[in-house]
Amino acid sequence: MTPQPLLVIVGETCSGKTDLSLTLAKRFNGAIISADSVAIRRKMDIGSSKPSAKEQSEVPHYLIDIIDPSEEFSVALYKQKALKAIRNIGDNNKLAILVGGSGLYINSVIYDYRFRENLNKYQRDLLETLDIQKLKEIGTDSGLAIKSIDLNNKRRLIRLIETGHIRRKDLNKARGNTLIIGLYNSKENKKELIKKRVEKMINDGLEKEVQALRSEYGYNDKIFCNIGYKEWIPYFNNQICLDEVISNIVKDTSNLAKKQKTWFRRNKSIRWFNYPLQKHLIVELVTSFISNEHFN
RNA sequence: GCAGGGAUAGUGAAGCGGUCAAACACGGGUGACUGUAAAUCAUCUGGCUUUCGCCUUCGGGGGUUCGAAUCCCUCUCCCUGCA
Repeated sequence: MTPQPLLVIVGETCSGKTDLSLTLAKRFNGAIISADSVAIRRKMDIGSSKPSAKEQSEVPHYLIDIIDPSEEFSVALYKQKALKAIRNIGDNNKLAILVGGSGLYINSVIYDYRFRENLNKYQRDLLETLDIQKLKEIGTDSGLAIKSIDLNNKRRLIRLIETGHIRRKDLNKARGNTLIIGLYNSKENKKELIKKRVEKMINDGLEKEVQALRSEYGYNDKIFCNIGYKEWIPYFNNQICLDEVISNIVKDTSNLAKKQKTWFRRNKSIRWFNYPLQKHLIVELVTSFISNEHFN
């Protein structure tokens, strides 16, 4: 059975994903599913560049504002919710458009990542207290293939022990009936775009947003590990000035963009476009995708 | 003006006679990544070289020494105490 059609838009931050997805959604009767690990949290609006209330009212949006800022979350949960959203959108006879920069979230859907049903949650707290050496021993004693992962990555080591296996990646077999569009900018104006975006965030009241989060949740690491948020900590401690906060956010955002680029580049199913230069080409491609519906 | 302290890689900072191209941290590059992912981890980061290795460095100049970033003299700049 051919799966329901799915349009996916990926790209580094500031590449124009939001803009394009809104255009396409309006034009092709679509609904947007966000694949953004920060926008999924409530009250983190400005720093995550969530679509505005107006934009969200014009096009149905899924998986934005669905958990509390400090709530535990995982890719496994994300995948579950995204699949449900896709079905829901199909039931409404709309085109599902999966949009975001969180590569792992995207992959979990388009490569159908499998996750274990019942994860022993409190085992993790115990494992967290152990050091790497001990974790390696546990892994080896359990007959796990610890050599196949980066051994100094405690988090992954724990994950391996928890799940009891490693999933082989297969980046060639993407979901059927899926069109994946990747957006990129020319290198020169990238930094400028990021700078502008950060300045806009400041004008929109990012400082207040972060202040409010801090006073409600403290320096919770689910919130303050994120770009646009963590950079304020030394500022609140009177260690740096506002200009430094801004330049740090710009710097960290540029690094994020680089990481996203690295992540998505491995994915051979992506069709890349220079945006917004080649917008018309994308529209053409999507048009034929919808009329044919037999991609891949 | 006198007495102390300091000047080391993009930045901060170890080293205080040989094993120093120089720990460590940050910053930067590249990459990995199926349950925290805007996370976490690996790797490189003076120049030339694929590796071996070679070359130039420790504010400037001059000494002592087989050998100096490390000791001495002197100059420049910075900080501290007394004037």
